[in-house]
Amino acid sequence: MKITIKDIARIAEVSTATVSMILNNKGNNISSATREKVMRVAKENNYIPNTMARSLVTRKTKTIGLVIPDIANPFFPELARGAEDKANEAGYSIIYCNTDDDLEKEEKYINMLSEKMVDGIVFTNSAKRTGGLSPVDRGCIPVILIDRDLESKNIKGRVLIDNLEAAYKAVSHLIRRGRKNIVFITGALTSTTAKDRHEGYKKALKDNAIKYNEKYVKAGEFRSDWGIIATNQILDEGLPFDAVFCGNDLIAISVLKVLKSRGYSIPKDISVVGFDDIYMASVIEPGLTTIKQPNYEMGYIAVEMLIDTLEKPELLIEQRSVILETELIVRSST
Amino acid sequence: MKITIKDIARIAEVSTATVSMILNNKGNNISSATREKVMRVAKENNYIPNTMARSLVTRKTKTIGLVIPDIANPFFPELARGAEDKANEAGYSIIYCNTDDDLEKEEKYINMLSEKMVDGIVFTNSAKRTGGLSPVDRGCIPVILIDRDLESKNIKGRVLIDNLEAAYKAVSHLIRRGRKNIVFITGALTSTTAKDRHEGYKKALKDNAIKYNEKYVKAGEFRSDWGIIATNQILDEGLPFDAVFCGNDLIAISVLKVLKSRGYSIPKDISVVGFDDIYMASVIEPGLTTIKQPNYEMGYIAVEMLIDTLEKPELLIEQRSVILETELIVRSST
DNA sequence: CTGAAAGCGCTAACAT
DNA sequence: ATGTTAGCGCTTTCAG
Repeated sequence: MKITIKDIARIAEVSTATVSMILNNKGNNISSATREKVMRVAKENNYIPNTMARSLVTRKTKTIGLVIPDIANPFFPELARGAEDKANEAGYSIIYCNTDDDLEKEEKYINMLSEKMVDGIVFTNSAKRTGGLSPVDRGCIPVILIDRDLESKNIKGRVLIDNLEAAYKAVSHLIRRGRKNIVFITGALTSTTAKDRHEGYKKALKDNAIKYNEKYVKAGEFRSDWGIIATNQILDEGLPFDAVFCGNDLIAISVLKVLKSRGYSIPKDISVVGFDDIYMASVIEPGLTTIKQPNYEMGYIAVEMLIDTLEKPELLIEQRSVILETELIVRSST
Repeated sequence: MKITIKDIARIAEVSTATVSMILNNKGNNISSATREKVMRVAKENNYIPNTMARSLVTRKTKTIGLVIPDIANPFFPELARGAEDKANEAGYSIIYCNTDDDLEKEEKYINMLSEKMVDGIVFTNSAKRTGGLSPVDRGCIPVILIDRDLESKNIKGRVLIDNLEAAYKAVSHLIRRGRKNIVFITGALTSTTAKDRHEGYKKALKDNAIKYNEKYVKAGEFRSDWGIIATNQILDEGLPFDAVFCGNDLIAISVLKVLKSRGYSIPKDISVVGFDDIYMASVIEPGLTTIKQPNYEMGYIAVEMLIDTLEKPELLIEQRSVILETELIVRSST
């Protein structure tokens, strides 16, 4: 049988109000005698507060939703870990959801989180949303955006990286290494991420007086299968190229694989650059040159921002943005 | 302003009880006229049920806890994904927690989950627990164990693999390939997982008339750092060996790395076998021979079992166990 | 310094 | 076929 605040009140011979105040360190003037007594009784009976009941009245659940495309994509576990660590530090817990970039699932999950009355949501917007109202618009739950941008009310903050600048760094690096015909294989250009990286790619070419050629751009999905398909495509099309810049490491690793299996030497014949710096990038051979994103920090900071917003009502109005630094990690694939 | 059941009752000119029944498909005899009316009013006003209030009375939260060591360990994301998929199918959501195999954190999280009144917990027991009461013992929340075994009341089921048999398969494979001096690098032998794999290792040696030598066993942690340390140790100790069986792929990948950097040729000089078959195992070079564990299924089945237990009270008494099949994946490291 | 009482939004007997 | 009512366990005025 679960012990309630009522039982404690009865045993300690005080009122439930007193017990409640003591257990929450609220009452400013409660004799230390009763305080200790109540504490003791609570301890002795192994009292576990019922957060449902509490939330019902306080309208706070100390729970936040984490909505990401897929935890099995190596980009996200670190991020999820950062988020959970910060949440835990602050006494929050995390409900996590995988959308697979599917708009219906996204909708369903946001509704579910509304019903569960999460205090806020850390959200990676689907790469497939091309417009229309995001489900986060409907409710009134504060949202922190992560990785991918999106315009909407309810958005209280953003944790992003400068994708344009990062792509620019990567492609410039390739050019400095003497490469001129650079293929760009990436995810759907509907996502702001892919779009900005595309811009960075173009800008680097332009600043180095290399003509942009649409045929060198292969936009599909941020998945390893797409890396395989796109590499074979570009190879079969017969356009000459001496480097590949990839929208993420998963793609880059597939590119490496296909290229090697078709007899190319990396980086002698073709250089490859990835994006994300997942653990695998340092393990494969040749080591993958890539852009390091601070995944753990992204998750951590997003939750920090969210909790800040929640607990400091004066911050509830303003939007905040953090652009995290990326770093070019040079390995032997270039 | 949030719409409540009361508002709907007022607008639709019925009682809250009626509204409640309709919204939950409960009342067996309600005129379709009122039913439709209530449904319409609910839709029109964008009614979102308050699960707190509901849970408070039903004592069910439709939430389950997933307690694992570390989502950033590549073994777990797939498992977490399987768990979430099944939970989602059944209308449950998942609160996820990382314990880092730390007993204090484990305790803290289990308490937190009790307060949040999760309906059940899917739990990977810390590899460091050597005895004493697990925090899952204290409460009365049904628990499904995953990956690592543990004895305790409240445990309603287990989803495991036959680690002994799997290790036996792996080591036998090495022996068939002509290897005789097989090093075993693994995590702490306090975990049932490491222990059983150790037994399998010993059994395979014995069945092939190879003497077991303690010096060939390096038990530390299931982490890549440990792979590096242990490999260097064994190399420096100067014992001759021609194969390494690793407690997991993370370790195996480190072993591969160190071995290569110290000039050994794989598998010519030394064969390496891992355990888990994480994605990386197929990507690195040489491809890592390993034992494939059905991670996704483990998560999926664990949640399935949990929900079954929760929703069919007649199952609440009996314990259930599933031992999933493993498979030896032969790649070029052997 | 402490208690009484109202009510958060919902469900589930029990009435009608 | 629908309404009345009593809580679920907790917090929070408002009195005393």
